[in-house]
Amino acid sequence: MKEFPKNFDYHTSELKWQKYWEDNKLYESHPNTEKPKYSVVIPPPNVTGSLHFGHMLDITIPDIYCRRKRMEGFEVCWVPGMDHAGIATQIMVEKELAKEGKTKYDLGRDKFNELVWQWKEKNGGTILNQIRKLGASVDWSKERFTLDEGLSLNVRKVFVDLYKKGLIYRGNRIVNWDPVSQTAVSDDEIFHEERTDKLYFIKYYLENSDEFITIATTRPETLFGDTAVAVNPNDKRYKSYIGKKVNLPFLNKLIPVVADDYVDIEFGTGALKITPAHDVNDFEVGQRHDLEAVIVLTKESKLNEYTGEFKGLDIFQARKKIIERLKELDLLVKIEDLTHNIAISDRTKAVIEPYLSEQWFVKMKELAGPAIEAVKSGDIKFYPDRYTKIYFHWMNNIRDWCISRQLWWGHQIPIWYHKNTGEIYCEVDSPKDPENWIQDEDVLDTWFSSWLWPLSVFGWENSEKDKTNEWLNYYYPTDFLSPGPDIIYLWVARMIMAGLEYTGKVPFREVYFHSIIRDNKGIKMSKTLGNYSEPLDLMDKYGTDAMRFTIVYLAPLGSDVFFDEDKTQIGRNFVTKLWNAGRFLMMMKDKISEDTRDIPHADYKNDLIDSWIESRYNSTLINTAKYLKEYKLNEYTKSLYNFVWNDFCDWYIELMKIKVSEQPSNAVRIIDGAINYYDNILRILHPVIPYVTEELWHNIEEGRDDKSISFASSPSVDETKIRAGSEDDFEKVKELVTSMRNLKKDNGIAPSVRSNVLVNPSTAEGRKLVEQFSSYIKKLCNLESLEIVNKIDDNNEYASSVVNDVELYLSLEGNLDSEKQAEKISKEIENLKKYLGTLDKKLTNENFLSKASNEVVEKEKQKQSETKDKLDKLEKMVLKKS
RNA sequence: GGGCGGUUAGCUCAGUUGGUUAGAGUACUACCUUGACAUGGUAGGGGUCAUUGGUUCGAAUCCAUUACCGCCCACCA
Repeated sequence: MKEFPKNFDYHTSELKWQKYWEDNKLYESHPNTEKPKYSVVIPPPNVTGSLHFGHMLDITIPDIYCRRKRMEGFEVCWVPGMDHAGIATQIMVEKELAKEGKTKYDLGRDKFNELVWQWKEKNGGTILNQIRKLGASVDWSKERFTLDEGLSLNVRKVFVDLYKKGLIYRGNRIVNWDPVSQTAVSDDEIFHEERTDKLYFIKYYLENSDEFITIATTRPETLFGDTAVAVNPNDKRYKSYIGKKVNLPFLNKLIPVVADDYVDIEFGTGALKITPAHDVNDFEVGQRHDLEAVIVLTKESKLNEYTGEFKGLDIFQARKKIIERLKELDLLVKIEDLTHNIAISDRTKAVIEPYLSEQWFVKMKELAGPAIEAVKSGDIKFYPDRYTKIYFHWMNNIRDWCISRQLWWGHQIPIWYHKNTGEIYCEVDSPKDPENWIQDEDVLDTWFSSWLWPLSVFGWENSEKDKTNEWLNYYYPTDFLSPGPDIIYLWVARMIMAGLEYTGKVPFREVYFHSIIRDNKGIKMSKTLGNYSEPLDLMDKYGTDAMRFTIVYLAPLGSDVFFDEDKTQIGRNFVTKLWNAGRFLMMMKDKISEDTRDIPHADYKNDLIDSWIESRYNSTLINTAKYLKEYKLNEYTKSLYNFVWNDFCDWYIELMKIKVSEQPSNAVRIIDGAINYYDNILRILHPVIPYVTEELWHNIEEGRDDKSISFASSPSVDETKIRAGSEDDFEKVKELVTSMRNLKKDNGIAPSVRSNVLVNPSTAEGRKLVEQFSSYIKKLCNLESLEIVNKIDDNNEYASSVVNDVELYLSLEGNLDSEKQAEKISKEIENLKKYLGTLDKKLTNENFLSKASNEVVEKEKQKQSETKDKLDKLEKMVLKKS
């Protein structure tokens, strides 16, 4: 026999199989027209990334589907890779530079980018090794990086193409300015947070007058950029001022009072200062009234030369000083508290500054049309379904996408300006006479490369060649995507748009938006709060399989997961249980082959135990397939957990132990049958716990050294083997055993005491079950004797109860606590009477009888007679005692 | 402000088109070291199914209402 260690050494096992799988290139895929394909792309993690709980689901979920499909005979291709993550990476390297007291400007663009590449080579791969540790069955030969040559070429091709189609344009617009990373970011890269700030009421005097308008603002420091005061045209208070001019504090500049519907009469004073260069809405008002936009802040969010004495102050210092000065000038009326939302940068957590600048945009409306249609028509399905609505809402109100970033790390925009003429050149390759041209300094949003990911990883080029690209033709569209819901707009929606624009085909068929993992109080896990353990630490402590199993077991479709470390025990214990069951079966097989060497094998006939486990097993297979299809992954793992633990280990193996000793001539056949089930169990479980199942699969049979369970076939279902009758009958046996154990326990008899029991079945079926399982019941309940009788002498030697149609009498050898017994039974009688009462009432209700279906009425009648029967039996028992 | 999802045992969740005395895991309690497993076994206690009203012979399930929680979108200076 092969050695079977007492414990599962996951540390060793994980390394061993990782190496084995990768060295043998098991998961490398090639177009194979003989087989159906299943292709998936990984949501490329940031090159700066380190494994967190979001990644765990990003990786584990597709791995489950890929491993499963592979075992079902599909040609599976799962592409890994990384995202260059413009802002995050650049900030990381800038920080390192800062330690040496340098800035990127000291190096210059080329040197700096060289340094980032060096950083990437040195530190950028950690996430990939963590993905390896997770057991991801990805095709490493296809690993891609969004700045790879091919992918970069695609980015330029698409930019040029969209530019020439008129879908990319340059505009002077208010954008979300991140003053920390000093770049524009898109609307999808900011979030809003509620904060309490001050609302300042400031007097703006009318030209040559003692009259003034009081405006309310939270941003007094931008008043230098005011080019109007706006009031609502219907506001009686200000009607007479419209068209007049007011004097801007500090600057002695006259600005007009304009009327605009945008102004809310109720808010503040009803008079609003308009700063077109530093507020989105003000910008729009400005355009309507043809106002000048004056920029008063620098890119670092400091006041610029336009602000005179305040120049160089940051906005908070400036605000303080301006208020002081306004007080001195008696221009400040009052200050109130105001709770409002402010925009924060996702990446740097800096407060976003609306900022007027030249940026590049993609017109989205046209691209959105087909992408909406693809989801509407069911070409792409979202799970859970409610994301469909969220998607439509966003797509129907889509806004242009700001794609330029004032960074150095990324794809530089393929636009060149002629030094003399200012002419614009937009091509994939740089101009032939580069000395006459200057390339646009900006780089593209990182998502401008990710939205092409499912195309570009398969070598798409947006050229004639695509027609003969067998990789693209075979693998695209992909089948499945499993992102977090937070990137539905940033990534998922945009991939759909790009895919349809460039191939006319959707990039994937089904999208499962996985749960977000929170801490046990429901708070989002965050580094700054430190409210979680690192998944890698937990994997180290409990094993990767345990971690994978737990997290999937806990993740229901469509809601968040509350996770804490203790819960990892669910997976750890399950893995241990599975391990021990296998070890036991192999020990047993060994022992049996020795013990029964000289015993001839008899013909074996299936019994109730066999047909029951067969039925349970096939039901489980059907359920797991169904749950996987519906993306109910927690149900999928739960049904496997229950089958393995409750049915297989608690009952089937326990019964088998007894059966082999009862039927030595069948012992070999029985243990082989059990091991066969176990082998199948390993194969169903492999997609979710790959390491331990691989290890066990090799342990339970010799000669598998050059094979892997990941290519063993997925067990097939035989629906004809599902028999409700067998399951019901077996359920009755279980109840018999449980009641018997209860009876002992309730009467204070230790499990170790071998009791004598009489049973009185009132039906032939009941009698048959007891006879058939008599020896099992005796063993499982530790009984000395189990005798079937027709009636009981009414001495007081027995504790009794009723289960189904069988009366149980436990001999107490004179130790009966009759009072306690009577109490117990009369309590049950009371319950049953109450229940019978409701049934009687129902069954005498004319309305019920006439309106409910026959089936339901029959069912109720059956319940009624069963309850009556049991009640009779119990009442007889009480009589006997008294 | 608009939209969506949720509320079932201490906790995490099931509950199929309305027809169980409402289930599981976990936690808790008791007993058990019985030759796979104490990361285990056997059993037990624990729920007015968030509120109020309606439809129905019958509601955890359908409808409406309220409350609370969560998410998304927009954003008022």
